[in-house]
Amino acid sequence: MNMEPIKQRYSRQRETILQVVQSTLVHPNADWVYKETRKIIPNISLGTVYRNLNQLVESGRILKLKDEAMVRYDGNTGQHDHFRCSKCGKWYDVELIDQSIFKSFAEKHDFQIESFNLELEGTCKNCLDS
Amino acid sequence: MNMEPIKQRYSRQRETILQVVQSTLVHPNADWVYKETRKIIPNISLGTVYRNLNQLVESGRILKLKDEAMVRYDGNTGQHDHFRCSKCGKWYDVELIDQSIFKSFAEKHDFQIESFNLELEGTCKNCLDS
DNA sequence: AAGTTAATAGTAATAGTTACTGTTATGTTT
DNA sequence: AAACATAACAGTAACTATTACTATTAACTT
Repeated sequence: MNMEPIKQRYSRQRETILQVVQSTLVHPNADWVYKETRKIIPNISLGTVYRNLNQLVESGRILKLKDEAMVRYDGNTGQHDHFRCSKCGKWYDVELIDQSIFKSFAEKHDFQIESFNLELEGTCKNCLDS
Repeated sequence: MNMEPIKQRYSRQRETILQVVQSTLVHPNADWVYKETRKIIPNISLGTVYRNLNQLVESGRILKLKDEAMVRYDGNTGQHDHFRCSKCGKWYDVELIDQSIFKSFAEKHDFQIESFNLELEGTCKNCLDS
């Protein structure tokens, strides 16, 4: 059983993709990165962009926003936030102590806030115990 | 030009979908709602489920989590949160005053927190001014 | 220089969601 | 109560974001 760590080779494609993501503040999606990278490497393929973005996320060199692509619904329209257990995938409703801190914080930034979406992720009690 | 408000008619399908979503705490996705609703209305179509879920969200009777399906990336791996302008769609990096409040808050709930994802949505300075 | 295999380009497949089309049924008007 | 207008439907096709597959290319090792 070969337990050597998988070697990561250099590739111009990955290096360019990293530079593209690091060079902007627009929080791009994969397609934006693809189009920008094609300006430098015209025949790069979309699959390569996705593969490398995922690798760069895994190696901690870039961040990924929105882990779950799927939309989810909640019949409870009262004010609350969400916690998702990364082990069992369950969603929990949680109550944030005081949302007013966001309001004052937003005013400082000159934003007019319409909604908060606080999602915490981690391990729930059940999964910690077992 | 007809400016009458669009009338919403009653349908057993929509009513059942609403009950299904309101009857659970699992924060279901569309497919779960579809399967559950089919136990009551066996020949309901998936399109009907999606259409009604969206309508129920619009009329404020249920909540939608994760507005944007698309994944986005960020070359800035430093600690920060995000604000999205619903008018122009732009994402802004923002600094939350003190994330430690989430930690203490999470301890109360017996969760082991691995990551925070705070996303604020609203209107940005630019769009407010113009 | 030869060999190994990670990474690639290009394409096919998958999953979640929306759009389309002809039919059904709700609410309204005679 | 019958006729009407159209919201909503079931069923299916289309679309979009993402992943998987395959034969080829090119980094690194020996």
